[in-house]
Amino acid sequence: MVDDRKLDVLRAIVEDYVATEEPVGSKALVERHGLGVSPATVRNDMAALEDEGYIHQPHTSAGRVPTDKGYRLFVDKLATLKPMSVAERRAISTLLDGAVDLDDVVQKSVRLLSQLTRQVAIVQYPTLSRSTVRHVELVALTPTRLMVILILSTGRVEQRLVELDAPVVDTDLAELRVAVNQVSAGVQIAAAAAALGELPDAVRPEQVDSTRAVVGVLVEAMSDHRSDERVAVSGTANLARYGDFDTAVRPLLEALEEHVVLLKLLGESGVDALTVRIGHEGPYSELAATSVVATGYGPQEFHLGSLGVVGPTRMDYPGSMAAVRAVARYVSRILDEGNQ
Amino acid sequence: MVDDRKLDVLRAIVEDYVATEEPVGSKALVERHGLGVSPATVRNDMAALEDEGYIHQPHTSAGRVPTDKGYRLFVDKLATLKPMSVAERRAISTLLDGAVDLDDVVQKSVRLLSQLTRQVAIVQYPTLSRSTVRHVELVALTPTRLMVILILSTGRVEQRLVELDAPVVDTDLAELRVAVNQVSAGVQIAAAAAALGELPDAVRPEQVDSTRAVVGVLVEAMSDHRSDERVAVSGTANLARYGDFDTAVRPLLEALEEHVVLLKLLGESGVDALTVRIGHEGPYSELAATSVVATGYGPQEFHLGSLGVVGPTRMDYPGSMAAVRAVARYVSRILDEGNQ
DNA sequence: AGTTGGCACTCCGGTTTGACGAGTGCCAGC
DNA sequence: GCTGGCACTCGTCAAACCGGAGTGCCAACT
Repeated sequence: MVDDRKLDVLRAIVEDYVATEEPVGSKALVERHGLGVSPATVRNDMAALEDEGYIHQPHTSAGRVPTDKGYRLFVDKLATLKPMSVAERRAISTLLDGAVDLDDVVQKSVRLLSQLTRQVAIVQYPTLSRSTVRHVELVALTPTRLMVILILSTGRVEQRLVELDAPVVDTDLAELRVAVNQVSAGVQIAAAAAALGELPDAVRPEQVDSTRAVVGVLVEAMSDHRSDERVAVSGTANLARYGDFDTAVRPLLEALEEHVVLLKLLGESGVDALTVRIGHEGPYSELAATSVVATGYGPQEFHLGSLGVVGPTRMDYPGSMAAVRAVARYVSRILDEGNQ
Repeated sequence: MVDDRKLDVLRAIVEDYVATEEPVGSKALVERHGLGVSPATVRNDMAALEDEGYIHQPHTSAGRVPTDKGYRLFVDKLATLKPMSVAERRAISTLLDGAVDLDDVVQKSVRLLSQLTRQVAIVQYPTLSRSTVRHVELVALTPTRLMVILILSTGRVEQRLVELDAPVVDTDLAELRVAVNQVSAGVQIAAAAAALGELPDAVRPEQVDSTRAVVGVLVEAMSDHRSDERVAVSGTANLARYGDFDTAVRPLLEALEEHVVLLKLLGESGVDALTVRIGHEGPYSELAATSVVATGYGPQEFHLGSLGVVGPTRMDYPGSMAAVRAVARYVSRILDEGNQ
């Protein structure tokens, strides 16, 4: 059970299987890794590992393949993060430093992550619900049509159009702008929405209608968790490398269309805490052949969203974990800077 | 050549092949469509059609398959748009009427289009280059940090952060805001960018630095054609229904990652003008097995972007064409309304 | 002239068969 | 507890095989 060599054998099996995609036999094993023992010995270990459920043979007289449990032991005990190369680090920082706004950061990271890991990468847009209001701007496009712009601390900007029943003059608009910002600027959006709800009661009677309209869309925009569900996906072409289409590619392609599913897959791991979900450990039985490596990101331990990669259970865990962590750290840093 | 029955035979072949995905033989043809002649007669016609290059047999003693040229004739002469059902029309209008902003319109349409056609749908975001500036807003987040918000006639909103060397007071900021809007509001962005470039020369000396900074990011945002390249994609899961993975699915998956490629695929068809590009007619030889049905959209013949579907050459052209046209019309209408 | 039934031919696709070899489990000996 | 040897299992690959769908052509019919 706590036999060092058996663990070595398991590690060798995982590594070889990931590299070759083929069941690995005892002979090939001792050749490719300097195990210093004979194939027969390895076979005994393999038999034991199989009894304990770490590996499995597709059929008699085939090599062995790691089970989900085997991968689990591998990532928990056996794997060390594969350090990023200098070139990779530099690629990450130059690419992300060049991002001009929030959307750009997200889109560039997801692309980067898929290229680094050669897997399908997923990045959740920073969630709205935990951010604070930075500023609200009102712009009169016509006398009866306002554009309401909501700027959040994460850098996200929401805009909405409001139609008014009666025209509003500039001074009233300025007054309204001040009032709205007074109750909401710097406040978490849930609290801001509540405070704004009271606002129509506090303004001059002739302002009530326009205030009500503006507050209406603001509250709606703040409680609109639609953008919480936004995710960016990249690297679907990497699915082409998967072997089995029907059991692996198709269900995943379908999942990728459903953003809600993706969010559930990513989970809610803390900032800087890597989550690895292997095969059946995940929430969807159709995705029993796929694993997820994910982590949270956000400035200073403040969880704003998650990002990660999904791929076949047979994937390069050490490499993926390192890439996911590296990208998450950079993204966190960028968000922190942009936010002073 | 202008033989009615031969054309009937071609149409029957296309329809059957699209439905069954299998080469269609003379016997099955007369059974499934009431052609009123014997298989032997049909065979003669098929031989002629093959001589003229409209159909092709994969190998001796297989049925016939339409060539790209055959599909071309089919869509040009033989196909009538499959009218949308009432339910479909209603689905389109209720879904799109519920969209809250531009991004929402694009995302909902692309999804809708992929569901209607069961193909991969692509929608280009409205291009920036042909729109006019509606308003520029400046918001002081701190005394030395401005958020510059650019609102365009299409409803697109771009935001940029500016760091100033020296703090700016509110009255100066208001002045600057007025000046910027005076030269740019209502003007096409190319012209607006040019006009803004002159602005720093026209302001009071102590305003030059801040003006220069603001104008800098505005001009950059206006000439940034990055957002011209933005496209939304949906329905990749439908690729799973494709037969051949390597020749059809993989190249397409790769193309879908490259937005530039997608834009080229969509092409630049005029508003309300359906473009059908069949197999090798397209610009990429790797995509010789896929067809594109696309059209432009925009209010009142004003081309703002393109949308369409891509799929195997063997696709339901009448249905796809009808869906693409219907969605494009609704999107155009919505953009028109939101823009008064 | 155009259409039809008949017929011989081609060739694909699925299935069967058999040889091969990789890999195993077990055992006896070191 | 490790190792070499050995008999055995079973999947994979290739060749061989066969059935059937579909064709082209031709002679006869309308």
